[in-house]
Amino acid sequence: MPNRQVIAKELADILKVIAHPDRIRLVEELRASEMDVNSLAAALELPGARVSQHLSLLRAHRLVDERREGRRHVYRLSQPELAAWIVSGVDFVEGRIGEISRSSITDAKRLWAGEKSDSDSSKGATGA
Amino acid sequence: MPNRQVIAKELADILKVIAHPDRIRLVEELRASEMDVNSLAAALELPGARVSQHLSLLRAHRLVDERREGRRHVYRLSQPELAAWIVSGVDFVEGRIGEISRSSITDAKRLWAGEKSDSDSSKGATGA
DNA sequence: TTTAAATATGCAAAGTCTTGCAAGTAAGAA
DNA sequence: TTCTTACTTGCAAGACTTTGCATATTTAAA
Repeated sequence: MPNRQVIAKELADILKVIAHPDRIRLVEELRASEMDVNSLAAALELPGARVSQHLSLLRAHRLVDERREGRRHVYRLSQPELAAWIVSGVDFVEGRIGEISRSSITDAKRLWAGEKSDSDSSKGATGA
Repeated sequence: MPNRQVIAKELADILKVIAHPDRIRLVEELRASEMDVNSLAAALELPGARVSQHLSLLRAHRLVDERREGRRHVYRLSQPELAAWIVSGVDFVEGRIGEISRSSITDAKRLWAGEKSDSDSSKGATGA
């Protein structure tokens, strides 16, 4: 059953959608309660158009639902289960932070992902 | 506490690493037992150089560990916890498949991600 | 030594995402 | 109606990823 392959692709697609800092924060915000675009933009301190685009991607993958209320577009998570899953990932990552240097990962990533003079941070030590 | 922001970025980074069908399959394979590159390449039916690159990315993020045995490079998951988390995501996705048509997602994705005449897959009409 | 096997790396071409900004639409206020 | 608010969309530029292929490296076998 090379179904495993289809599933891997499907999961990769969803992960790709989630794998963006803004979108993760959006999901985190929405976990607490539904919100309209404007509030989300304010909470994340991002331009509204950008938030709207992120939301439209999440919507396309049915990760959020939209409802209109007057001239506001109110969003809510359509699958709290998935959100819980993501958030459990956050817990996992919180453990890594401080344990390893963030910049050393960024650094190491350049190895394969094409190098650039990323003036990111104080590289130096923790890289194996 | 804009720490939340750092964490979202960190999580996004890790998710980005995982969000690739081949790499997900690699993690799935390694969940069962450690394996060398050649076996992994055979299992996934992919060119060795490619598998090696994927592994090097996973390595850079400390998701796998490497060990040498003669001329083989044996890989194992360095954080089974994370793997379990990923795999629980697979379960989640399995539920979606068949419930919604894969092509309709692909389709909808074009909306934002730039449209193309994607003659992608054998969409089998599993629709709804 | 020479050769072959098993991997890793480097590079360029192609493809995908992200961003900013301008323009479009819907709904309520004046 | 006309204006304003709250969003959504379209587009082009730039950044990042993925892929294929050639080449290097390491270890074992002849």
